[in-house]
Amino acid sequence: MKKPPEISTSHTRVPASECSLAKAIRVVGDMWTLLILREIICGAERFDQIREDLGITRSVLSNRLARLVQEGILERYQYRDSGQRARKGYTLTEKGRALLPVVITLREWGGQHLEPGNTSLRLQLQTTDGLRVETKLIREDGLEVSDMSGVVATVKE
Amino acid sequence: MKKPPEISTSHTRVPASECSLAKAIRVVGDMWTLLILREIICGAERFDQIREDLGITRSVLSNRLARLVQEGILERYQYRDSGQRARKGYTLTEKGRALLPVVITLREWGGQHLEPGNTSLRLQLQTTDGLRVETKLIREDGLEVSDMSGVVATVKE
DNA sequence: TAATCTGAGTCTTTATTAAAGACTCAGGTG
DNA sequence: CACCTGAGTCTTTAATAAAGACTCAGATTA
Repeated sequence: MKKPPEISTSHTRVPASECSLAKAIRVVGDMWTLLILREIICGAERFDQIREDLGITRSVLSNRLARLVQEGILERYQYRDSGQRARKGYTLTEKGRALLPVVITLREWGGQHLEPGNTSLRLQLQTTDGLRVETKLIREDGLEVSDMSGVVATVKE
Repeated sequence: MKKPPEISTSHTRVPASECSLAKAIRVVGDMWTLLILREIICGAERFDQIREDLGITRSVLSNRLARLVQEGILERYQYRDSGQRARKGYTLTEKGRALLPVVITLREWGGQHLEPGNTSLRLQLQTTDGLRVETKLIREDGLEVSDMSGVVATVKE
């Protein structure tokens, strides 16, 4: 309860049905779904491992995995540990890997704006040959934007 | 059910309690929360306007707004339309504005991987003086990464 | 060959959370 | 003073999630 209204972007009402952001939110904007993606990104690809790491219910995990497979974000593969029968695991599809920047950007926000000091473990991206990869905000003229105070959101047609 | 296991990143188990990504997911990784942030980013700052745009219940909206205010992502301000009594609206705090890259990255994913052709309206970022701003994946050596196939996630200490 | 074990689920019951919509409350207007 | 409106709260009902028992397929052991 502080500021005056500021330069309000005069609310261009974007019907959620036509908004790719709203659609994306409906597909992956769920706490369990995001946590499951985090697990798979971190390398957990098997049902029970994800379940134990997250403490999620079997039925919810089963439900979310099925949705992610159906959306084409995950796919199932068969693996066989020596002396074990063939089992199934989940990996990201190309469409799923394309979510990595989203996840990393969210992680960066969390690292900067939550948790006071404790940044013990951090999820990062790198190329297969070991170069670090980061997401950056780049202006049209090529300069990097370092703070958000001069940035506004707009809706373009 | 296709691929072989591929170069699995040997699962560094990251306890969710120490992971800034998991924390961020618990704070904003909820469908309604994300949709509300989208509304406010698009310029809707009043209770009933958000409610009508989203078709969300009053009680859920009230609950989510309170949580976002408590987390320091939104703040309330007073406004007064002429000939009306003073009312309250919600805007992003600095911490909330720092979420813009996350939201934009998600929107870009949605635009590219959902909805076949229909990209009528798109949320974008720009500087206050009108320059477009985009999120990009940049390698350590400064080159831009255009496709994700050569990128992997790792957990660093 | 039968009995056993294990990962990856499904099913059932109970508890949480959300949806629908009536009710409240403060302050400004006629 | 009676009425209106934005911004909620409250109550009831419906949908989701949690807890945990049960299932099923195939490899192993006996």
